[in-house]
Amino acid sequence: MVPIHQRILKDIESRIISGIWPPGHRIPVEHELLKEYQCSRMTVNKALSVLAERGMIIRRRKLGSFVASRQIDRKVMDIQDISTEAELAGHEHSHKILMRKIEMLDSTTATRLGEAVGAEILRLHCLHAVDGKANALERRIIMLDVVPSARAESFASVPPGKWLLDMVPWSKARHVIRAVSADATTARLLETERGEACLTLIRQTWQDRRTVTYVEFIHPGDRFQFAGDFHPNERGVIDQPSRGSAS
Amino acid sequence: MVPIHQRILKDIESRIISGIWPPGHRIPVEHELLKEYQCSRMTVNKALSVLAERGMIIRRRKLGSFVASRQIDRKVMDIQDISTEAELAGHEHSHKILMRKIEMLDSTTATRLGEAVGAEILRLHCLHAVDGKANALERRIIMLDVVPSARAESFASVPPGKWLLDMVPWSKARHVIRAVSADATTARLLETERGEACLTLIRQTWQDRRTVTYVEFIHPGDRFQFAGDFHPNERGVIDQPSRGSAS
DNA sequence: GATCAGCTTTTGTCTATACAAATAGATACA
DNA sequence: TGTATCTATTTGTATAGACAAAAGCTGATC
Repeated sequence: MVPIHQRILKDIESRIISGIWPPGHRIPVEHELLKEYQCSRMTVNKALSVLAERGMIIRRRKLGSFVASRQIDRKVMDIQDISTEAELAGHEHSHKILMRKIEMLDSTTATRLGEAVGAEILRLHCLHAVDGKANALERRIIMLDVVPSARAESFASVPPGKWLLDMVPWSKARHVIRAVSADATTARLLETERGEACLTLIRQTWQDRRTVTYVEFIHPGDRFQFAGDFHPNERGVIDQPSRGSAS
Repeated sequence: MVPIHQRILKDIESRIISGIWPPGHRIPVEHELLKEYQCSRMTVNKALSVLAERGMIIRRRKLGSFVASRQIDRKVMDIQDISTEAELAGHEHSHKILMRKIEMLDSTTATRLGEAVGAEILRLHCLHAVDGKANALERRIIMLDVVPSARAESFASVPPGKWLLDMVPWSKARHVIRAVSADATTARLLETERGEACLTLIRQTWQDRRTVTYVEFIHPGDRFQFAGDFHPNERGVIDQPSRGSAS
């Protein structure tokens, strides 16, 4: 049985992480939470104190508790779910499909993905904009035999990353981050100069042993960064205490 | 008046930081502490829980509480411990201190760090090379009031990142990854061209609410990338900086 | 010797209550 | 109008006590 205070903590945490409660949102006061969870105030207080200690919420007497403004504690997938990220931060996101093509996997790409030559893939090029300014060029491959439902999807209204995130469970992801200079085409699309430093994120996602999707995001270096906070202890890492050395 | 549980917390914390209680040391049990501080068990428990939440101690029923090893969750820190990483991968790593200077925190930097103007800091510039080729330019600030022992350290034999990892426990780290173009100085030091895309990693590490260190690493984009594998539910950590055998 | 049950220590969780401290907002007053 | 004071709300800290859970230890039993 999960302790109550941890249940409260996880409930609130998930609402923060998912964006249901955006930064600045006022969390129910202790009094309301103890009624909802049928527990004592100290129990609620413990949960909220831990969240405050982690920097996920800010607590102020008389005012209440609020979701902290900084994107604290973001999870793996968030690293490039552009639309969600932008919305969480209160920005407007839009995307445009530049190319959508079904083809067979050629040998070069197949090798890079570690998949079989000739597999059917959906190749997508997509341009993302945040607050009306080009923010990322996305080049994606989706394995159609793993995600057959992608065949019928236009991705006009939901960006591919978000769609996949909702549709397909994954068991492993590999990220590579690089800095590259923009070539002429990229520079034009991203509304920047040729040779400008760009941040590239490459990500391959697997389900079991099969690749689900492979994607490259190219971001203009002057408008984009990756950021994340980490707490060493979060996962309850157990470090074996040395026995018998106590004295 | 400082609350009791914070006094207990600070007392224990300072003994851990100072090294009086080394990793693995058994902390007095709650029963002893409540006698020493003349307070209730819940108060002691609160203090110890916070320390456990911060990862400074490990608590185990029946066994007691122990000072945690300083490298909890290595994966997070590995993102930047160049020397360790290089050695693990079988490469030879060297570093050279370019600048080492004690100064007061100016207002611009203080704002960026969220610290008080005028605090004493150690400013370090350091060039890292892997297999004889320049690999990273490190610009670091160490807060001397948080890490007073840094004052006496030359960092000639042990690189600052590794030294801090061994010496100072931390409770939170923030990473920012950016792409920037090399300016003339950076290009010269990194043996690359001016304007070349570089990968910058900025990391700020906290202990409690105090900054321990702030560091920028600038890597040549043609020789470096971050890569890492992730599994769902794991923490979003980019580990294993690998030298770019760009393919 | 092996196994199981019970004992002991230590931390984990929870309750119910109490008073303190911060502070926004309302009210009284100059 | 501006200012000081009061009040209500919400979090912060602390207490004393209770039982649960983990895990090492002991001893009885087969």
